[in-house]
Amino acid sequence: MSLSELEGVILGIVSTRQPCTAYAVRSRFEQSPTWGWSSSKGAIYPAISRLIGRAVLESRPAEKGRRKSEMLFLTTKGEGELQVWVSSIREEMGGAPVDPIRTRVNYLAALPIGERQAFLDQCEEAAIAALKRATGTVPDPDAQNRWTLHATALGVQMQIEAKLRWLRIVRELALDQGGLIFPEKMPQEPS
Amino acid sequence: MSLSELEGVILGIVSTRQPCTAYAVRSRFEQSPTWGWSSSKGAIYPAISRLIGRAVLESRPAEKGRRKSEMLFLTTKGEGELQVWVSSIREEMGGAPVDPIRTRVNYLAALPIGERQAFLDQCEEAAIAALKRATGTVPDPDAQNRWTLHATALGVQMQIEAKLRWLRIVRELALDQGGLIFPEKMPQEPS
DNA sequence: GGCTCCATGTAAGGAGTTACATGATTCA
DNA sequence: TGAATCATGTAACTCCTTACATGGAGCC
Repeated sequence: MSLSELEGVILGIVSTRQPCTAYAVRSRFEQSPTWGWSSSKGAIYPAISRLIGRAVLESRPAEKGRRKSEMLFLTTKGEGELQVWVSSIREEMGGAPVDPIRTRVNYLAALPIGERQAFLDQCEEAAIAALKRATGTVPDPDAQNRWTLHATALGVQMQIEAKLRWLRIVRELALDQGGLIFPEKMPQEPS
Repeated sequence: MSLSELEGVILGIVSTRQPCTAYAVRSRFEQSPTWGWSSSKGAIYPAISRLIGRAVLESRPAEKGRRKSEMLFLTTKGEGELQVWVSSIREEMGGAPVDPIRTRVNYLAALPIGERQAFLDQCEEAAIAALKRATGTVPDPDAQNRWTLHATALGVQMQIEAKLRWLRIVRELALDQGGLIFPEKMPQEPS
C-alpha cells in the first residue's frame, strides 16, 4: 500500500531533520502555516508507529546526554518510499484544494444581504493576518535543503495573495447583487 | 455542536437546489473541480442521516411521477444553522489550504536531481489540465443564486493560475540548486 | 516550588473509505 | 435485452479527534 499524505509528510520531515524525535515531528505540524494539518498526538504518534512497523522508519534511543527519547531515522526502504510518494502526482492534484473561505462564499447567498459585507471583512482580515504570518516565518534553521522550504513558503504566500485579490472581486460582485446597483434584481433567499 | 465542513456544504447544496435527492447532493460532490472532497456514499448518506436526525434537514417522499426517492428540504432550524456555519470564519482559515503538490515540493530535495524537472513537468501538466477543466465548467443550471457559483469558480481559477506562476518560479530555483549554475554547491541528499 | 517545555502515549467515540448489496427507470 | 443512470444503503475496517494520563529537565 502507498503512503497517506500524513505518512508521506512525516517521512519528509524526518528526512530533512534526522535524527529527530516524534515530538519534534509533531512540533513541525503545529507550526505549519497551512490550514488542514491536524497535528493531534492521536494522529501523529500512531502514524509513526505504523511507519516503524512498515520498516520505513527506525527508532533508536538517544545516545548523548539528551532526555529520555527515541530518535527517528529513515531506513533505506524509507528513502525509497519517500521518493515514490513525492513523485506520486495524480491528475486531480493540479486543481485548487478545498478552501474553507471559498466554500463559504459559495453559499454566501444564504446570508442576509446586510451581513455579507461584514462576512467579507472577516475573510479579508483573516487572509491579511495569514499573509503577515506567512511572510514573517523564518525557515527552520535545523533543516537541511532549505531552498525547498523557501519555495514552499513562497507558494503559501502567493496563494494567500491570490485569495486576497479574489476576495476584493467577490466584494464587488456582492455589492452588485446586494441591491445597491440593481435593487429590483435582488435574488430571493431560499429562506 | 457546530457543523463539520461536510455537513455545512450539504446544507448549502440543499439550500440552492431544494427539493433535491441525496443522490443529487452526492453528484455535486463528484463533479466538484476541487481537490479534497470525498463524495463517497459511506460519507454522504450517513451525514445526511445525521442532519435529518438533528432536524436541520427534512425528507419527504417525491410526489410527481418521479422515481422512488426522498426529497430533501432545509427546515427553519436548518436555515439558521447554515447561516451560522457560513459566518463561522476562524483566523486560521485565512491561510493557504494544504496543497498536495506544494507539500511534495517541500520534499523535492529527496528526489535525485535528474528527476526533479520531470516531476515539475508533471505538476505543471496537472495544473494546466485542472485550469482547463475549471474554465470550462458551466455553472449548475438548476441552482439558484448563481452569482456565488460564478464567484467560486473564479476563485478556483485564480488559485490554479497562482499555482502555475509559482511552479515556474520553483523550476528556476530547482535549476539553480540542480548544479547547472553552482555545481559546487549541490546539496547532499539525506540519502 | 512552580512553570514551561520536552517527551510519549492510550482509550472512547466519531467519522470516513472501500467494498458489497439491491433494485427501478430510461434509452438504444 | 442490456447498459447506463437514478436511487439508497450497510458492514468491516481504518483513521482521526478529544481528552486523559504520566513524568523528567531546566529555569526563575
